[in-house]
Amino acid sequence: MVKAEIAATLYEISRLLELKGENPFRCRAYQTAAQALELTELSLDILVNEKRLAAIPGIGSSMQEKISILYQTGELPELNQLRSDVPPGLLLMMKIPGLGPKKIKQIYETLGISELSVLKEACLKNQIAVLKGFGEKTQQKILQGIGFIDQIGQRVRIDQAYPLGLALLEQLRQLPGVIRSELCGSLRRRRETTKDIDILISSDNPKPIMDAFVQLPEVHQVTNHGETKSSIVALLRSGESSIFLNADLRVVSEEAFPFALHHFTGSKEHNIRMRSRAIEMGLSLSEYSLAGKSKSIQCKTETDIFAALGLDYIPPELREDTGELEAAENHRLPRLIEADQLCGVFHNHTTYSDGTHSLEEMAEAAKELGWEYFGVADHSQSLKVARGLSPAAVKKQHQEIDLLNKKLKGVQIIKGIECDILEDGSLDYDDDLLRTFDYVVASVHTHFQQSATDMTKRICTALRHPAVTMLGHATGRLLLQRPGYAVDLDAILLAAKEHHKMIEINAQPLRLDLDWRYCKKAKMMGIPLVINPDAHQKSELALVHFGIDVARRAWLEKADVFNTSSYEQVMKVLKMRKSLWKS
DNA sequence: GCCGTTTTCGGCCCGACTGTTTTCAGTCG
Repeated sequence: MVKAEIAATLYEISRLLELKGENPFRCRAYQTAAQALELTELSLDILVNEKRLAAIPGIGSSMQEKISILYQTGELPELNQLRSDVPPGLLLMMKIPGLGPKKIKQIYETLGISELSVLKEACLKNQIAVLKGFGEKTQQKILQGIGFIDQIGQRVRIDQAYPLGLALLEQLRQLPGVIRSELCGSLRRRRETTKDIDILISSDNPKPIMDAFVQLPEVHQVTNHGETKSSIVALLRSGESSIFLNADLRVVSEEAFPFALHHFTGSKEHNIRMRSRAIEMGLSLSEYSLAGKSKSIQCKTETDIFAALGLDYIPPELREDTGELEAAENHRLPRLIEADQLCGVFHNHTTYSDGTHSLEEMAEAAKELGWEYFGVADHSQSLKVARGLSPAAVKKQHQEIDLLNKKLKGVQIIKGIECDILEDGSLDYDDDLLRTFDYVVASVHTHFQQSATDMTKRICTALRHPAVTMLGHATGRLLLQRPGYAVDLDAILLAAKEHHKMIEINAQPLRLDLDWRYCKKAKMMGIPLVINPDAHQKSELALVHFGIDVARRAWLEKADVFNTSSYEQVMKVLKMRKSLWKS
């Protein structure tokens, strides 16, 4: 087993122990060990062979033993025992918001329910509300939760699906007879979630490629094994859970490759528009060719296909039928932002609040990514769970930043704060303290259950405050886990426009918030966007790539994104904003 | 299960919130 698989296994043990009602601290020990394992940079081989695992904080002698066994054998007897003790349906119930191990255990032990569908029935029959400690509202919440799980179906986040897709693709690329190969579908369009992996290959000899595909190590189940198309279910052990994801491989001739690439990249809506356009021009576009009445038009690349239809090349991210054909026809497609145009980031955490790396470590890591500045925005005082900064801690951090900025070469730290928007829309510090920051990221972390009216009012109130520079994760959504809080985003955009605020694209793949659809609206309204990794450790700075994907899907160009500006430009803007507040 | 200048037992992050109770358990972050 590799590190990530072992970590996933430890998380699973923790969950199973929780469901059995084990000592919560023992359960947490497995989580701590899993995290420690994920974080360590040393190779597992060395750690196991030299018995150095127990030297890692959070891993003791017992964990060292278990991890070593998992590493060497891929199995753990006690895990098998746990799995047979706890029905798998209970793990799924853990995904229902508001349901934790205790309540699930109670439902299981009193009613014998271990399947979501049965739980749903029980709710509808009012069997849950009458349980001790439960009630009408809890029952209602469980029903809603089951609805949400049904609704998200089997989709998987891009940060989980993309590496798996790449891993499959890389292995296939090695095979003899493969001419061209690409990931297609929503992964190529960089959608935030995906329901399957589409791989396209051109070759004159498909059979051995198909045979190799269904035998890849990631394959959990083969659902289709044909000459031109095969489908598998891939097993992805990622973070806290095992995820199953369908993957399709299609092998076509080299001549058909560009057409198939375009077709399987989609979106369906984009393809429909492209085909009708071809028909209007007396042509016929399919996944194999672009044909006229007498003969077909030769195309070697997608660019050739677009050109044959009188269009500029449309990047995959834009293929959603949201006006890209019209823009391509009139040579008005945006020059999309590129990752290397970022000069720094503004929303990050350090050991001052809930980050795992120090100010200096984070700034150095930012420098290694080629950035000129690192904006620190730790949590503000009321967010106790994340060790929000007291005014004294803010002062201390600012002193350290001043010292570091003298010492650091090639990167500068900018003083920011992720300031909580309190229940009534006021900010979490007084104005005197707020004036000491170069910028303020205002975010909602509490009272998610407010009505849309109240939440909208709350955020608009915060946006009116002159200290606020940008709005952090605008909806609080956690992809496939929790919908955003109820809020009128159009009203928020209007308020941002009116008060000259920026809006963050939170690049955490779990958030990707603001959603690209609204980013596009924001751009049209002239609201600057900021791509932020919301990094809690060094490695998370690189998450900006997912934010770049969102920005590209939103048609954003370099000029639309504030952190493509140099350090000098950024400081000039921030200073000007502050001077306007003071006057 | 981990950890230790209070060192092999007895804590471990804990306050806010919700929905259930009538003082609190469970969940969340």
